[in-house]
Amino acid sequence: MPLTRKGAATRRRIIEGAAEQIRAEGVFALRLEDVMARTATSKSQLFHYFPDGKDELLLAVARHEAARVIDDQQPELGALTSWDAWYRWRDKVLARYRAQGVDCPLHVALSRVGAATDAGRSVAGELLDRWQGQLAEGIRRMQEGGEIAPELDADREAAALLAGIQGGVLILLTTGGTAHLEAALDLGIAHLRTGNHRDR
Amino acid sequence: MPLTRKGAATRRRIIEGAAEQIRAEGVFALRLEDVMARTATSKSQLFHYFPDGKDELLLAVARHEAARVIDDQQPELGALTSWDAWYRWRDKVLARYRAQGVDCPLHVALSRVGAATDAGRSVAGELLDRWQGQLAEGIRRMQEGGEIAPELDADREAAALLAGIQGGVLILLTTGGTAHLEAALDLGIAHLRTGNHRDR
DNA sequence: CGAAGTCTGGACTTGCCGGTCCATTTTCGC
DNA sequence: GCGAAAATGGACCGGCAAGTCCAGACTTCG
Repeated sequence: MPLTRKGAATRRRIIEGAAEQIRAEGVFALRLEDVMARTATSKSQLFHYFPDGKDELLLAVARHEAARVIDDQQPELGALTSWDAWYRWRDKVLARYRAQGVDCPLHVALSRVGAATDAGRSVAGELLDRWQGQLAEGIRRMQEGGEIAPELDADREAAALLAGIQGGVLILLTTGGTAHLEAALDLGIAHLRTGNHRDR
Repeated sequence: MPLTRKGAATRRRIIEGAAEQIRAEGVFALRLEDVMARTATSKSQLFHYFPDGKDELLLAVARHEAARVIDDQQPELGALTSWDAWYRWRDKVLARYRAQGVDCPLHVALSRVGAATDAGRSVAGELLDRWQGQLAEGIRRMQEGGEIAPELDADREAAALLAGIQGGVLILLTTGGTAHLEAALDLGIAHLRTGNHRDR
C-alpha cells in the first residue's frame, strides 16, 4: 500500500496532532475523536493509516518523539570533542527539557503501549542505545585527546551519565523542577574530569 | 466512618490484590472486576472503601508501594555511616530491583493517576524527598567522620545519586537489564570517594 | 483521459466497564 | 444480647469511545 504525497502528509499530521493532544491532556484521556478534531481528519482516515488502531498510533507517536530526542541534542551530542562542547551540550539538554516541562509525549506514550512490550522495548531500547553510544564516543574522543583519564571505562561512564539524565528527566516530569537533572549532568561531567591530566 | 478490624483487613486485601493485578497485567488493562476476582470482594466493597472509584484505589496502591520502597532499603539506608554500609545499601537496592524486574506498580500506578496531578505529585514528591534526605544525611555523617571531602554539597550529591538510581530503575523497567542501575550506583559512590582523605 | 487504487466522510454498531442501588448479613460497643 | 453502624452481595444502568462499513471524491500514472 504505497502512500501518495497527500497521504503521507495526512499521516504525519495525525501523528503530530496526537502528540499535541497527549501533551495537552495526557494519554489516558486521549480519545480518537480529539485527534480527529485537532487534525481535521475522520475516523476512517485514522484506521486507514493505522489499521491496528490506537495502539499502533501511539507507537508511531513514540517513534516520532524518540527521533526528536536525539535530533534536538545535535550537533553538540555528535561532537563532544572538548570540555566546551560538553558544557554546550549540557546546556542544550537542560534547555530542551526545561522547555518541555512536565509533558513528555514519549514517556507517556510508551507507558500506555507498555514499556515491557516488544514494540515498546524496541523503541525505547534503540533510543537509549544511540544516546549512550554517542556519549561513549564522546568520552573516547576525549580520552584520545588526553583530557579524560584513559583508565575510565567509557561505556560504563556513559551508562551512568545516561541513567542520571533519565532519572533527572523523570523527576522533572513529576516535580517540575530541573534541580535533579542539573545535578546529574554537572556531577556526571565533573566525575569525568576527575583525575584528568591537563585540566584547562 | 470508623473501620472495623475486618474492614481494615479487607481494605488492605484490596490494595494488595490490585498491586498484584497491576504487576501481572499492567495498569491500562486493570479492570475492577479483576481486582474483585483476585481478592474475593464485590463491587460494592470496592466503592465502599474507595468512594471515588478506580482513581482513589490507584492512589492508595501508589502510596502503599511508595512506603515499601523506603522500607525495603532499611536498615542500611538509615545508617550510611561507613563505606561498608554504603556498599551494603548498594547491594540491597540492586537486589530489590533485580527481583522486582520489569513490573513496578508504583511507577505504573502513578503514570495512570497522572504524575502531574496534585495527588500523584505529592506521593512521588514525598518519596523522593525522604529518599534524598536520607542519602544527604548519610553523606553529611561521612563528612563529619572525614571520609568524604567537606567541600562537597551533600544535597546536590544526593540529588545526583538519586537521579541516577531513578534513571537506572527506569531503564531496568524497559530493557530488563540492571547494568545502568549498577553503573549509576557504583560511579555515584565512587564520585563521593574522590578527593577523599583517608581512603580505607 | 481514463481506470486502478488511494483517500476521505461520517453514520452505525457494539461491548465493555465504571459506577449506583438496595437488600441482607456481620460486627461491635454498651 | 441488642441495636446502630459497618460490611457484603450482586443485579442493574448507562455512557463512552473503539472499531466497522460503504459510498463517493481525489491522485496518479500509463
